[in-house]
Amino acid sequence: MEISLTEENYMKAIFSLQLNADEVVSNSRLAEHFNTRAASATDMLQRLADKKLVHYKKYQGVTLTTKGHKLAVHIVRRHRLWEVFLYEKLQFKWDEVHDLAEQLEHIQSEELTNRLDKFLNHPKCDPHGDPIPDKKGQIRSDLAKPLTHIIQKGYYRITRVTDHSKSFLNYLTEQNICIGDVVKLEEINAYDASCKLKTTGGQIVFLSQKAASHILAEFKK
Amino acid sequence: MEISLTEENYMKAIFSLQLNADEVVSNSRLAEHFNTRAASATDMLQRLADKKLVHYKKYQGVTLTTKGHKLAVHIVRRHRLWEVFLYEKLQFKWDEVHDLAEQLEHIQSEELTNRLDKFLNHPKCDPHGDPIPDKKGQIRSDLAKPLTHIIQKGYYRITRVTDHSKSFLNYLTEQNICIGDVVKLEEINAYDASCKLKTTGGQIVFLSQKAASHILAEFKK
DNA sequence: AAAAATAATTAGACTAGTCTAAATTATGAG
DNA sequence: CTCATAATTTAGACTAGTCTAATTATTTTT
Repeated sequence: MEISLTEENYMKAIFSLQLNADEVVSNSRLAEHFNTRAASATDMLQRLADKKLVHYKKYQGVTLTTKGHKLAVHIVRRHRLWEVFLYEKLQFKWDEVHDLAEQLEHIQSEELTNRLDKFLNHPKCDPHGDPIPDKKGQIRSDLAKPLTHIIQKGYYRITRVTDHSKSFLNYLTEQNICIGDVVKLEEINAYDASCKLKTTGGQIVFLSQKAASHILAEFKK
Repeated sequence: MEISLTEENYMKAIFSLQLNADEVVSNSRLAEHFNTRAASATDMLQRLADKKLVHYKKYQGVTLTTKGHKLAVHIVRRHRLWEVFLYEKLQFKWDEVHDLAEQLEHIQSEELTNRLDKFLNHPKCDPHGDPIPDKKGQIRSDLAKPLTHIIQKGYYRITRVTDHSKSFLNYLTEQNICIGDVVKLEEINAYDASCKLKTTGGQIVFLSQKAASHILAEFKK
């Protein structure tokens, strides 16, 4: 079946807007995500429902069907593999890879995807720490938690960021915070959920609730 | 200015259908090339003329403007660089790279193209021996001639093929003929322009006029 | 040079995807 | 529970790109 570029983008958006699988995604969130009108989103959701990619009932929002979930995961796999390629092989910065990968991900070839995966040595994560689904669509479970959810001070390894905007990534780069770094969480402010940490380089950095919520880390044994 | 995917494809087609620059390309050749209707080609040529990419007069066919030529060469550059990537890095066969490159070439990013070029070590030719335009759009002149134009027997280096169809490329692979090989041209048949040659491996191969006309070679000093 | 054949163009319709504006349904505050 | 508001859907229009059918221009033939 033919899946258009726009349809693929909707599928990916539904997948990434639902925090847990089976969560219903509303029309308005999709419209907002694409900077488009609710009427256009309705149109597309009906189209996707016709193709059995989403469960859709009028006024009730959508969830992915099994088939739709599979498709979305494949698109995500392509996106993240291309990000690794752009980052590791072409030396793009982590804040530059997203837009190009957004275009490369739409080349629908299993063969290309699998060969790229092999060429890159089957990477586990993209430059933002997002896990890359394998050939079968399996996604490695991620144990990392947002800094805002950590209650105990100590050493943590930063493994992932969940905001891919240039401004956020540039901010982290300026603060000398990178994926893989081990940082010391020195203070957790109970009042506003901000925190203070010591980076690999030894600098002290204060993070707002907003920033901290987009940085995922796991306890360093 | 926005150039759509379809427009890019037309520009590339016009460029490659004209054997010498400034040669007029007819509506019908374009329509045939895209397996579409003449009416659609007319439509597109008018659109391209509006964008000053082609010189177009009703019933007279088209040629590229300076601006259009520049654009076409850039698309060709992207296409050929991606072919090298697919062939050298992802180990695709030379008959498999064309269709994927056709999609990859439409990603419009100077930065991506130039980084890819650097990553591949500024290749001079794609897997079919077609020269790759440089950053400025300069194309290295190609001294090679079709086997059908060679009048003197002797040793020649095969540098390029001008038919990229799977069937032709597979045929050459079966006959053990590759880009870069030095072959001995043993007989040139004046009657039907067919020829006989000895390959690198020592086999004797007979080539029809049609096949020989798509194989380019240069004299081996 | 006129008639016949071929090639190119126009006119009008269709699809995917988008929009605005109007109508409908859901929600939540009192 | 009902009314106001917010969210969603429908209706109808628009663009890019495509098509068929009809028309017009060019070229070839006689």
